[in-house]
Amino acid sequence: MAITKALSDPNRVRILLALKRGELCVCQITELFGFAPSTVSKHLSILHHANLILSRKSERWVYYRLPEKKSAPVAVREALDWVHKSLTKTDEAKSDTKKLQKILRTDPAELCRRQKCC
Amino acid sequence: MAITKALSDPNRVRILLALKRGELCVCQITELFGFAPSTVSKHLSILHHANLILSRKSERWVYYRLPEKKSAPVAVREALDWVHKSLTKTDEAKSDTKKLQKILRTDPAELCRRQKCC
DNA sequence: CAATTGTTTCGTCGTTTGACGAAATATAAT
DNA sequence: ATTATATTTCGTCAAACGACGAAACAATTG
Repeated sequence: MAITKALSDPNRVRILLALKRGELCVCQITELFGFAPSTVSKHLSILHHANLILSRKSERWVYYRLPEKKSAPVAVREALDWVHKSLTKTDEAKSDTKKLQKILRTDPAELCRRQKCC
Repeated sequence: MAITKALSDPNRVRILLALKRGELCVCQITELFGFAPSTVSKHLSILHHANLILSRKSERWVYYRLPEKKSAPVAVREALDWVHKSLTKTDEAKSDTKKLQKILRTDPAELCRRQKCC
């Protein structure tokens, strides 16, 4: 099952939790994780394949977001509800939330530049 | 996360669906799957570790069952609700249900004997 | 239209997973 | 007590997974 497979990796769950605050572009999620962009992209593609997230392209960036409540299939919607209800209280989720606040105050372009070097 | 890892294997989901009709012993699940008993035992242990199933030993057999609604932690209960609500309609789930009916009409001792030879 | 930028795809590599059979364990039957 | 039975644990092996960097791609910028 695509949904359960998608949820089986903790980093993908982190993405779903991070998106609760609103859409994020790939470089923002990359910054949150400290992984290579290609790695993050792969995770996003797996989530997308399971219909757990949607994407849109705007200017230079690709943004990913959670589906609107109504548009998603029941199985997807309820899986997401469960994730957000049950997996939000871990220490990692909390520290991600903090880090996200900083990231959201930074210009995406600046994040991407940082990810190039070193 | 133990729960999401546990749910990521389709055969473990099959076990959770099969248990909806009531507790089953290892040899009954083994018969349903056609896997080696050791394989089934491992799957059961993973589900058990995630608190998605409970076990009890009686006579020669070990029985596994879903937790009673009230006793299970919220995260577990809602994960199980989601599984039973969203993953029951696959073809495999239906064919399992049929096969289970036959298995339940057979004496467990007979099943175990069959699993020994060939 | 050439260069830059953000993201994705592809191939590689070490780790984890899921299958098995053999051996260990625990309980019941003889 | 010994044997038989049901399940679990352990070690092995092939396949799947998650990380990476290099190269490809798509879209803007110069």
